[in-house]
This record gives sequence, C-alpha cells and structure tokens, in this order.
Amino acid sequence: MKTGRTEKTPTRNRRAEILEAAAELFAARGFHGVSIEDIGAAVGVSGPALYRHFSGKEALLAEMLLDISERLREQGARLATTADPDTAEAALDALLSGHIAFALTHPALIRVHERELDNVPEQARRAIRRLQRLYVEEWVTVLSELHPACPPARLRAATHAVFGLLNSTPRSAGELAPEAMAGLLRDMARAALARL
Amino acid sequence: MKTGRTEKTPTRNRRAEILEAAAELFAARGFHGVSIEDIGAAVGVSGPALYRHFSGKEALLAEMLLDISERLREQGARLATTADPDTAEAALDALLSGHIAFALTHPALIRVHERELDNVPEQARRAIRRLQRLYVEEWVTVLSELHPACPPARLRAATHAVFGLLNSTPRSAGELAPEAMAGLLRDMARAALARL
DNA sequence: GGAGTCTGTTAATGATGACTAACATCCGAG
DNA sequence: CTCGGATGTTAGTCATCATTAACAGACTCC
Repeated sequence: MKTGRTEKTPTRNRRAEILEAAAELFAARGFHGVSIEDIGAAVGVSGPALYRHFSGKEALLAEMLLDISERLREQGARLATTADPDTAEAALDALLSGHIAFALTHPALIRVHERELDNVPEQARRAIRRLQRLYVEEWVTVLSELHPACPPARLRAATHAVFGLLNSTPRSAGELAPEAMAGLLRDMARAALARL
Repeated sequence: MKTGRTEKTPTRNRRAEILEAAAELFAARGFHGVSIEDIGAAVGVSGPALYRHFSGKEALLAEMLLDISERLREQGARLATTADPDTAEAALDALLSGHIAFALTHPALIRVHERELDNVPEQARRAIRRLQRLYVEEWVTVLSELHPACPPARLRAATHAVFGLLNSTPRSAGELAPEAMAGLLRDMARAALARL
C-alpha cells in the first residue's frame, strides 16, 4: 500500500512516532489502560514490533517522561537566564510564556508527565524527579528575587500551584481559542504570583 | 483475633472502609495499578469478599467518584447561596474556602476525582460529569456577577484553571503547614480571579 | 433449634497482556 | 551475489487479575 519507496528516514522516525502515539494513548487511558498492541496499532505495526525500539513498556514511558522533563528544564534554564539579571520580572514572564506554550502545544505530554511518574522504574524515576526539581528551582530562584521575604517552602508551594493552574489546559481544552487561553493563563498566573 | 463481639456497625462501615482504602490506593497507583486483592488486603479481608459490597471494581470507582462529585456539588450549591445575593464577593470566598478545605482534607479523593473518570462505565460517567458541570456552573454564576463583561467560556476556563491551582495540593503536600497552605491557595486564587 | 441472610473463605475460570522465540524481508556494503 | 543488521510478523509462554462457584460461620427472627 503505502510502501512509498522514497520514505525518508524510515528508521529514526519510528521511535519518535511510537513515543508520540503512546503519549496520546497514555494521556487518554492511562499507562495501565494501554496495551503494547494498542501502541503498535496506532503506528501501523502490530504488537511486539515495539521491542525493536524499546526494551519494554516501562522503558518507553521512562524515555517519554525523561524527554519531557528535560525539555522543560532546558527551556527553563534558558529562559530564566535572560541575560538581564535585573529584570526578574522579565525572567518570570519568559518562564510563564514558555510553560504555557508547552502546555498548549503538548497537552498530552503535560498530562502524562503529571500522572504517570509512579509507573516509571525506580532509577529513571529518580532522574526525572531531579529534572523536575531543577525546573522548579529555576522558578523559585526567579521568584525569590521578586519576593525576598518569602520563605522558599512557600515559593515552592506557589510554584506547584501555578503549574497546576497552567496545566489545567488539557482539562479545559476547546473552551477557548489557544491565544485567548494563553493570555488568560498568563494573566491569572501573574496575578497569583504577585500575591506572595 | 480481633473478633471483638461488641463490634459496632459491623456492616455499614465496611463499604465506607473499602471506599476509603480504595481511594488511597487508586490515588497512589492508579485504578488499573490496584487489584481487587490489594483493596481487600488493605481492609483486612481477602479478595473476592469485596463482591459482597460492590458489584465490581468499576462500580466501586463509580460510586467513589459519584460521592465526591456529589459532595462538591452540594457544598457548592450551599456555599454559593449565602443568602446575601449582593455580596458575590462573599460567595466566591465561601466557594474558595470550601474547595480548599476539601482538597486539603481529602487529597486522595481529589486526585482520584481528577484522574480516573475515564475508567468509569459510561452511564455513571455521565452522571458524574453532570455533577461536575453543575459545580463549575455554580462558580461561573458567582464569577459572572463579579465580571459581567467576561464571556462565560472564559469564566469556565478560569474556573478550571483555579481548580488546577487549588488541586495542586496532593502534589505539594508536606511543603507547608495546612493552614499556611490554605491561606496561600486562597490568596493566589483570589488574585488570579480578580484578573478577569 | 433451625431457616435465612450477611459476610467471608478458598478454588476455579477466562481474559488480557507483557514479553520471547522462530522465522521472513529489505537493503546497504563488500 | 551475499552477509548482516535492522525491522517486522505470527505463535507461543507465563503472570496477573477480575469475576464466579461452592462452601462455611455467625446472627436474627421465629
């Protein structure tokens, strides 16, 4: 059928394709609610073919979450360090916009990242948690410049709360156009963080 | 062993006991990550004993989510109608405090309520969604009094976002003392909702 | 003191599902 | 060509698990 001979990168794309399809499925039905067969079917191969690309279902999830956490952390590190160390205000805005863009662009990833950490094998879980912690600390650092009197624990809790707010996207999808949603979330988050 | 003869309400408590234990387990490992055996073990009976109280695993989850949704809706309806129709401000505060109290008191329930709706059989799911919608509308009604110019879709999205913020509790547990957390969440949510 | 209901228990039963084995195909390099 | 690796396929295999069956103690009500 679609054995187009000119298939570019017939290999390298499979992994990405699988990860993408699996993310959608995990987001919709949860890790344990999705079978290897399901994931295979979603990319047009059937079942055990996945073992040519991943060592197992948990490894697949681990790689997915590691990738998400790494992207967020990298983005956080990049945006929080906007040269100008004076304007913590600008850094916070950059973090906000970056996180919102990610959440709106990849709602499935956000959902999986939020829900499935427990299903990742111990070792990878530690690595993921480390990255998450680094990302949070990026926010806490910026916030502590804006609110020097506020204790770190409170800043951390506030950061988690804002993540909850921003990550509500997958739940209220479709209500608003993406730009409107982005603006709303940014305004609400900014206001929430001003009260520290 | 503990066959204390004077066991009060030996029956009626089992259902509640099971629901409670199951909620903790579901919150920790997800619906599909918990077996009937696990739930039985958590309340000291083993396995199929649960079928004396629930018709099945999904029915158990359905009842759990129905109960949570009903409690929230009831609480919402009660608090939003604080006699004084003038002070929408007060009604909003009441809704906020009520939701925060619930989230802080029952983090496991909040988590399950947020994550497991997809695993509920169709019919019950509809009922649960209806209750959730009613609860959201309670908020939207109050908010629309405070922000008459704001379109309902935006108010709904904002409500979901605030729920995300308030429900971040299970994720940042332990960072702050409950009262401090409650105060923080209320301040942040109030500020976020002022920006509409 | 026995019939019936409630609540449990320990064995099936039957699916589902992750993972492995054994066996093709394709394709690039020598 | 042909060897080898990459990628798939289809049949197991082995666990796990929800659910049911068959049976038993306890308590109530007569």
